[in-house]
Amino acid sequence: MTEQLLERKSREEGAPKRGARPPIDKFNARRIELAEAALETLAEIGYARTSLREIAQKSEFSHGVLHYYFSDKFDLICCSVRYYKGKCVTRYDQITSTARSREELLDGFLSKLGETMRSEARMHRLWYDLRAQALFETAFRDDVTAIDKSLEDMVWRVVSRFSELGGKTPAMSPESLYAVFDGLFQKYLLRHLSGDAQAIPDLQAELRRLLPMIG
Amino acid sequence: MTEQLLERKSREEGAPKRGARPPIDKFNARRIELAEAALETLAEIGYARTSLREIAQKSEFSHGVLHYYFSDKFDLICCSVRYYKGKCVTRYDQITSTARSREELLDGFLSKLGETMRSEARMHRLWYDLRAQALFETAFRDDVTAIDKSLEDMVWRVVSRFSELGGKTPAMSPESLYAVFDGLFQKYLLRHLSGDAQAIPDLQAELRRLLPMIG
DNA sequence: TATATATTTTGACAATCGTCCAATAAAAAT
DNA sequence: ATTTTTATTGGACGATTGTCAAAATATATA
Repeated sequence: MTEQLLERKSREEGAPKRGARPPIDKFNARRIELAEAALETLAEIGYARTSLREIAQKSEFSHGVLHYYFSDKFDLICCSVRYYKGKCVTRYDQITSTARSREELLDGFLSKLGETMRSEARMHRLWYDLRAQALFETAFRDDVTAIDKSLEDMVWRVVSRFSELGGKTPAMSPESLYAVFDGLFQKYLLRHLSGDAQAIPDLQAELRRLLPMIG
Repeated sequence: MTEQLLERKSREEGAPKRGARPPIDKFNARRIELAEAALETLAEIGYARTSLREIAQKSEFSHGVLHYYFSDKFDLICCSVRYYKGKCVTRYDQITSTARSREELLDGFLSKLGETMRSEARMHRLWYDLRAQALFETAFRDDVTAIDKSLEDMVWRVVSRFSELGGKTPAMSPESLYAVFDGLFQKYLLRHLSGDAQAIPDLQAELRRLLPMIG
């Protein structure tokens, strides 16, 4: 399923022409494996300090293999970013579609939100890091913009459903709604990573106050 | 005036004991000069690619001098971050205190906002970069948190004054307010840097719609 | 002016970086 | 079983990194 998230650009040029038949996507499977190691590294030490050798060390291969599956470091990281996208955007869809009241949706959403920040804080800071890199590196911009849009849509599905359950309609535009969620999440993520045990409950309390006002 | 923004930690240990008398702060003045070169470099190529030699090249000194004024690379960048703070937080105070109507405040604020994004886009992306680095580097967290708070206060001064001029009070908490401004600004900054000429007017239009609803 | 101190330059260092390549191993094809 | 192709290794390269110290210069003190 996840294979679809990875492009096959690297086959066009330079990469080995593979027999078109049997393990047609063993190649892509390994690309994913290496992309996952790259994500792990990026989430742990950040973009600035991530090197190819560090990535290889997180995988079960040596550093030389990276240039067999990717044309360069950039290709690898872009591939990782695209792969990352699929792991985020459907996080709250289950709750959104099953909740039968505003309270149930709100509780489920906040619960999932807190759980996510607690268990995947490193992946989240990776996202903010990559988005900042896109402000400098042209090659990241399209992917980052696309992911941002996906997240905006995700927030919109939650909030508009929340409004719907109250017979209302959201009081803010989709982009402003995403902006406030994203901004709050980033702020409390920093507090959480700084060891503040109150960060997650405080974020949940803030959103519990906020949501009824805007949806 | 700006000298106050720089600490003198580096004098404590390792740094040369200077005659306590005449050019008591020629030392700090040079620190500022180098911190400005560092900011220039960070804004241009980002944290990940910023090296001490690049910074020195932006100044009128050679790379070796950096270790005369700073204990290490970290000390230099932290110093730059603190210095950066002073250049941001009073940007809208003039407008806030002189505007005599909601329309005047709104127009002035949006105008200044657009002008800022147009002329200082590089400095703004530097901020988002550094804030992301704080998610990984402990040493940045206190400074980043303090700057974030200053920006939150700044936004609050604008919005609460806007409400006041309408005989109202803001409909959102200071942190949520800042979150939505910050999130929108970051999003449109990326669009602006990507060459989208509509980014700034679109941001202004979005805020013009948003502000009357929340203040 | 002579001496001492403060500042700056320059070059070196060990480490690490992305990249590439010859070799080797594994797998597939014949 | 043999050949051909695919996959992986590990070392080498040139460039760049942060750091440091000796040498050279500038400035202040006597």
